[in-house]
Amino acid sequence: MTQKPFHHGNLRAVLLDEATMVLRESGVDGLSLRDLARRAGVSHGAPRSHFVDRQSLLDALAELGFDRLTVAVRTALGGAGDLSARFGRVARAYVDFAIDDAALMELMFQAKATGRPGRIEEAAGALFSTLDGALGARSAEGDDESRDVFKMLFAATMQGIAALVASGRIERAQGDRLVDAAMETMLGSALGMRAVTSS
Amino acid sequence: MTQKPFHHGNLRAVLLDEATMVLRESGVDGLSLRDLARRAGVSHGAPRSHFVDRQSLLDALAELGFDRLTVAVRTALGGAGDLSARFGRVARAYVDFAIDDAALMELMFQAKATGRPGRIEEAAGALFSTLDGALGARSAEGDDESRDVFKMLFAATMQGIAALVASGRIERAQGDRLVDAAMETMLGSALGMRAVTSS
DNA sequence: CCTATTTTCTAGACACCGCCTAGATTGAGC
DNA sequence: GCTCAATCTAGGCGGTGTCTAGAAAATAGG
Repeated sequence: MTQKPFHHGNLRAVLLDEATMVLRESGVDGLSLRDLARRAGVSHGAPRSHFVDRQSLLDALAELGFDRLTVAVRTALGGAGDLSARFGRVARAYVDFAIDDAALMELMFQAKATGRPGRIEEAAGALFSTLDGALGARSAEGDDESRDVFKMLFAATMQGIAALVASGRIERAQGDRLVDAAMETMLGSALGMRAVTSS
Repeated sequence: MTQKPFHHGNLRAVLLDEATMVLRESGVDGLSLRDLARRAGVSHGAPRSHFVDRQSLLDALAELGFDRLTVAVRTALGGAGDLSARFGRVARAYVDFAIDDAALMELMFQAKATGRPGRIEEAAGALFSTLDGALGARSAEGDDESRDVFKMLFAATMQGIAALVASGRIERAQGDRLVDAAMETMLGSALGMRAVTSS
């Protein structure tokens, strides 16, 4: 058996992995640099070489979270199907992610609140532009402002539903039904508007 | 000048007051029992007579938060005006509260997530039944399920908008516009697109 | 190949925190 | 007035994040 080498080699990745797991089952409060170091089998000061701060570790986690969410949304968007079907998939993917990784989601959003510009903004931007493109395909005719409003309203509603489910206020199945209802009213009103104006 | 009395007298209230302020400007992480004790001019162990836990203090804060939100919603609901006007006021009051006391709001909802039954549930229930009554007055005609869906969708959307604003992703003014748009689409689709066609 | 430099990790220290305990002080009820 | 429960003090324990000095290993340059 090999002696534990002085250099771990890929501590950073291991720490992030471990942190992701801890985050899932213990929340942000259960995350401690010292504990992560212990799990990785290094001294308590080792993580400092990769993350100056505890916040720095949290930021990195948030960034990875945005990447993952972006991928999820993109694949949900990519498949074939009706327009509302694709939107429904996106919505569900979004909500699912927010529920399964509630603590991560929290991190991702409060990260922007603290306002540190950085790679997080970039990752978040990627997600938003993805969403933007999808919505742009929908209402090529609508004016820019109403498109923006629709986009934000979409995001807000998904976020809200996810929050309700994640906080245990409503069941997951109900959450799905809510997603459907939301899509219906939003798309319905939007499409209705178009029909009215075009007639 | 009077000597500092051994018995503070109303430590509990002072601690809660101080905690509310700290919560507003430093978030949950900035809340420490020892710091609160220092601010109140008592020893670091004193708060323990009133709050066994740190969590216990947080729970008390959440409960007060629900009370305040309920009052805000109730007064917004009480005034005169059009049906959609009153709804708009409620929505705005809800969002305003969630923005001004974002950390408190977070506490209130994660408190339910941890699932401890107690007075928080009670306070939260009061808020919800208030909202319920208001929504019940609206759609006396709709079936129960659609009413429930509408209620939850309403709450979710408000929550989501508040989260977007609180996280600094969108401006407050945009948040207000979002609230209007949300009310429009939701009431519109529910009431037969009256609002939509009028825009 | 050998040396200089940079990165990575160890180890110890400091201040802070939540929580626990023993004991002093006070106010209230008998 | 005396007892008793509530309140507050003071000290200690283990845990944490952060800082520092220095050892160890990878990397680069001659």
